[in-house]
Formats: sequence, C-alpha cells, structure tokens
Amino acid sequence: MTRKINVGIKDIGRAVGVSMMTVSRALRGVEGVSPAMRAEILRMAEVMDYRPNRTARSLASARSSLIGISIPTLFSDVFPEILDGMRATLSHAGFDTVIDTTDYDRTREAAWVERMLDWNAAGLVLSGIDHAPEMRDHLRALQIPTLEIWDVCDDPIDICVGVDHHAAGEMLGRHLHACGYRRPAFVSVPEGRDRRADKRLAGLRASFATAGVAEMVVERVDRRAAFVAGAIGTEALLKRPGPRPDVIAYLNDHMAFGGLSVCEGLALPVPQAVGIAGFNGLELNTVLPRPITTVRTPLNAMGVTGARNLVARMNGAVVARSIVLPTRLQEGDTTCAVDVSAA
Amino acid sequence: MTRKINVGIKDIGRAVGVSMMTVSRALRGVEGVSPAMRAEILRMAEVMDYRPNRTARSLASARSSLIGISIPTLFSDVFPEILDGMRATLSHAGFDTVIDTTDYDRTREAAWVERMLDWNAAGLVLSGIDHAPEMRDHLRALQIPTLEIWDVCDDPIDICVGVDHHAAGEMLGRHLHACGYRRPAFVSVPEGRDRRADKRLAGLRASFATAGVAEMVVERVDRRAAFVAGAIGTEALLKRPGPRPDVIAYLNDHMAFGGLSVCEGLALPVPQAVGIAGFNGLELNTVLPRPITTVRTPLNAMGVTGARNLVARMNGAVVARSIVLPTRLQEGDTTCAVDVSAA
DNA sequence: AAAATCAACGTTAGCGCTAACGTTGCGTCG
DNA sequence: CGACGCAACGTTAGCGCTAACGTTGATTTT
Repeated sequence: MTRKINVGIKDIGRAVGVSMMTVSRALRGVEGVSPAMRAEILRMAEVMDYRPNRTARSLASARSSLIGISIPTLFSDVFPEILDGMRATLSHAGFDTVIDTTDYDRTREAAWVERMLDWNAAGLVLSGIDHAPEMRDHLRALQIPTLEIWDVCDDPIDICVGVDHHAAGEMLGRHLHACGYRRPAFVSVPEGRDRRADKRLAGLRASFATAGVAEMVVERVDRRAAFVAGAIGTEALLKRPGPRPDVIAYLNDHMAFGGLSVCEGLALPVPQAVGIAGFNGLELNTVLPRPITTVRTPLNAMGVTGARNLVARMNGAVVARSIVLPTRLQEGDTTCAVDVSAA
Repeated sequence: MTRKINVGIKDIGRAVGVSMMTVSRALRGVEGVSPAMRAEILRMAEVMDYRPNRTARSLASARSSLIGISIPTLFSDVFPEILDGMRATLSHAGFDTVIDTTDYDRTREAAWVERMLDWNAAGLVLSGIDHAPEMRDHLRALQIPTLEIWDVCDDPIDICVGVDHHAAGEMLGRHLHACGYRRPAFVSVPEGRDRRADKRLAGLRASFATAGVAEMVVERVDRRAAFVAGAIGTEALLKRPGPRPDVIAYLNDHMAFGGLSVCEGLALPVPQAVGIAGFNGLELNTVLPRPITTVRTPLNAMGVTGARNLVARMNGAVVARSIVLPTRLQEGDTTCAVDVSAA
C-alpha cells in the first residue's frame, strides 16, 4: 500500500508538477485543462488513491452535494417506492441523500430543513405540499432547489411532481357509485395526519354527493401497520349501529386487504354484501387471490421524474413547476357485482 | 425580520464584545466561558438567528456530525423498524443520518462507505456482518466507530448488536419437529443474497438433521414484496413432484402470510395438512385472524441498543464489542395440530 | 505585423470555523 | 508578598478546497 494518509490535491499537483488549481479543475471536470494533462492528473489521483474532502469542497464552494429528503414514514409502501425511483438519478448525478422521517410532524420537518441548510444542501425533497409556512417562505427566499413530491398544487415552493389525490378519490367514487353502492364508508388514518388521505376522502365524498349520496361513514385508525389498521377499522365499522355500509374504501391497498380479510373471516360476501376498494395499486395487489379494486398511482415513475427535474433544476435548467402524473382505475374482484335491485 | 444573511460567530462576537473563539466555545458547550457570558452569547445567537455552518465546523475539526447508515432495502419491515429504533438516540445526540440502500450489493456498500469517509463521518452503521474485506480492513485501520447491526459475530469490525439467526432457525426447527412435522420446506430469497436467510435455513436444517430428518426442500423467490414472494414460493413448492412438504417455514412473517393465503385458497388444512411458520414476529402477526408461529426478534430494541452503544463509543466510552439480543419462539395457530399418526 | 483573442495554466484570498497555544488578572499559599 | 495556579478569555494558524483574478505564449485578426 503506497497509500499516504490524507492525500490532497496539493500532493497530486506536486507529483504531477502543476499547481493545485489545475488539479482541482481536472478532478472536477471543469474546463481549462488540456486533455493530456487532465488524463495525467486523473491517473496520478488514482495511483495515489486520492479522496476528495467533501467538507472542504462544500465550504469553499458554498454548496454541498447533499440532498435532503424528507418523508413522513418508512412504514409504508408509498415512500420507499418513491425513494427507490429517485435513487439512481440522484446518485448518478453525484449527490448524497440525507433522509429524514417526520412522522407527519411539520415542526420536525421544518427543524430538519434548517439543519440541511446548515449543511449547504444542494437541494431538498419534501413529501406533499403542506408545510410550515415559515419554512416555505424561508426556502423561497433562499431559492434552494426544492422538489415537492407525491402531491401537487399550482403554487409549489419551487417545483412539484405528484398525483391529484382529490381527482383519484373522485374517480374511485364514480366507479363505486356506478357499481350501485349507496352506503359508502372510508377507512383512513386520524384526521389531519395525512393531507393526501383527506383529499382522497374529499374526492370520494364529492363524487358520491354529486350522484345524490350525501352521507359517508369514516373510520379512522391510528395504527402503523397498514394491514392491521385496515382490519381494525373494518371491524369497528361493521360493529357500528345503523345500516351497514355496502362498500368500504381504504386509504391504500394494504388496508383494503386487511379489511377484505376481516370480511372473509365474517363470511360477508365480497363484493355482494360489501364492496372493497383501495388506493395506490401496490405490488401486493398483483398476486392477491382476489385482486382489489384500486386506483393506481405511478410511484416509481414519480420518483424518477421528480429526481430528474430536481437535478435539471439544480443545473439551472428551466423545468415545469408542476407535473401531475395520471392515475388509473383498476377494477378488481372486490367491487361491482352488487345486486342493485336488492338495494 | 432582522435576519442578516449569513450571521457568523464573528458577528456574534462583535455584537457581544468578545472574540469569536469565546463564541465558538460558548456555542459548543465547551468549558472556558463564564456562565454569564455563555448565557449572553447564546441569547445573542438566538436574537441574530445564528445558524452554524456545519461544513466549516467539520472542516476545522476534521470530524462531522454525519452518521452513515447502510441497509439492504427499505422494502422490508425489518430495516425500517431498526432505523426507527435508532432515530431518537442519534438525533438527540446531534447527529445527522445519511441512509443508503445497497440492494444486498457489497460493492455498492463499500463504495458508499468510502463516500461517507470523504464526508468525515462521525460513525457508520452497517447491516449484518458480511462486508467487502477491503472495506473491513479500511474501517479498522481508520478506527471509525462502526456498528454492525442485525447479525452478530465474535469479531465485528468495531461493535455489533443483533440476534443469532442460526440459533433462531434451530429454535424454530426444534419446535416444528416436536410438532411432528417430518417433511420440512423453507421459502427464502435467492441464495447468497441475504446471509441471515442462509443462517436461518442452516439452523433449521441443523435441528432437523439432529432429529434424524436430513432432507429439507428449499424454494427461492426473487420478488421484492414479501407477501407476493411467499405466495409464489408456496405455489411453486406445492406444484413440485414428490411428497408434499408437511410444514413450510418462511424467511419472515409477511412471506408466511402469503403462503398461508395460498394454502387457504387451495383448501389445504393448516396446520393439519401443512404447517406454516415465519420469522421476526412483525406487527402484522398481531392481528392476523390466525396468528402465525414465528420467532420474535427485538427489532426496535436492537435499533435503540445499537444507537446508544454507537453514541457511547463515539464519546470514547468502552462498550461491549458484541451484543446478542434474545429471540423468542411464539406459537401461533399455524403449527402443531398435526396428526402424527397419519404421517 | 501589431493588436486582439484565447486556451492553459498559476496566484491570491479566503470559505467559517476550531485546535493549540498565548495572555491576563485574580485568588492563594507557603 | 512574590511565585504559582487557574479560570476566562484572546491570537494565530490553518482545515482542504475553490472563486476570481492574473499570466503567458501561441494563434488569429485586420
């Protein structure tokens, strides 16, 4: 091992016989170095096992290669899937990603963003479009490239890529109503926790209301594991006094599956006695003995698109402020065979 | 807003009337400043909305507040749970966590670790104990505080906290054999992908072999979603020629649940015709209509313990090199009621 | 052919902070 | 009461790198 401790660009420069500035340029791929010299420097850097000091680089250039990514939780299939989509693009572009989980707490998110700014982060990725107002203002003022992902609006902090959750809710609602269901219910998380959940519910409500069905029962469960939450919510729903819902929509497919399991356990015919529908079209749904009706959201593609746009944005390109990805209704076996005449 | 752009410790020093060194000491909580002066400086820092430049701090002190955490995948209940356990401890201690997913690729892990070293990382957390040898040597030579988590051995890079996967496999194997099962099968991921999976299998094999059952059928599935993988693996297993297995163990509870669903779909009586068992005791298992026999692993506690030890280690304390957390067999409804006489 | 242009390098100043030594003034102790 | 010790500060010198200007010699321009 010829590995000296802490080889710096100065050492490389000395070895090659040029100034450290030339080395710096060569290593960064900046122009101003002849191809021959660049090759020689790169070779020597390799030989000497040079490792750039990112800290020094960040300090001198007032910009780091860190990208902060904030997501509500890792206990979900949604965010890991989005992260997975972003991964390749960001790492190819040479960025290091610092991930934070906020547990749906805006204050925590804001504090963490400030911390990332202390690191001279090159960019930020935030989940959704609902954030602490001061944080919004701060980021806007600082002009930090910021991607809001998963949800969309007309006026993002910087740029956003996501789906229209309200429209997704409406789409599912229209389908369920067309199936003949008239006593809809929704199983979700505690109110205010997840804005996307509320939007889906609002969309469902809107389409049912338009069709003349005003009432929608909502059961909220505070359980991290989605399958569990769906099961618990469904049991609670079925135990309620009053007419039993004839269709239950869930915040996502995992929850819907939990609910479906409960119904099957109670020998409640699905979709005749009760319809079941989810959201997101998660991989789970592709092998279920009974595919669940759902609204597919392009999670991975969202990550890819978002990351690409963010990188382009950081390179100074002009990109669309807001990109709405399409969702698609995917009919399964858990809705539609309802006996309308009996209702 | 009185917020000036880029308030530095020099500015605070000027405002208070002391040198920047005193400000630095006060802000870092280092001794050498009178309580009154410290209070005054902290107040002024607050007023002026001072934000430390972490980059500069890292460069000057040759040590950053970054901790690199490498995990194979986010698509699992295991690693998010461990991460969740580490979170609070690390963030309270003032560290920022950079998470990387390796997809079970050691080369990728090694490259990423080098990158973290370029950031002067304060510490590292690696999943499991099997890593690229050069990386091991490098970390050892550099004496970077390194925690290996989830698996254990006598000779970790630095310190480790985990469970004994081989013993867990044996434990489950003994139980299954005691139940009377004699044709065991195991559904796992592709060989070599996940060392822990292989160890569990080896443990299962060992205990069955000791009891006189030499053969164990292994089905390997390459699917990210565990439920899906379990379902597919089970179907493949049941389609194989030869005697049908009378018990199927799965790498984890999600896979086991997928398998259970398939068996139920085929009207195969569980646990009579076929037993089902998983690993990890995931939350899912707490609400399943039929609890699955499993081996509980203390994931969250592992994260907590690991993080605490790592922090202690970074503070120079001497901590146990290797900590083995206990696992516990949790009997469910999916094993044991086998009719031994019929076998 | 003198001037302008330009690629290919070099020099100079820091980036904002901290480590490692000073320095000062006051109590204290033989 | 002078030497000593010590708490509470200050000074100096970078950490390793890059931005922003030089500088130089060769090529092009008119």
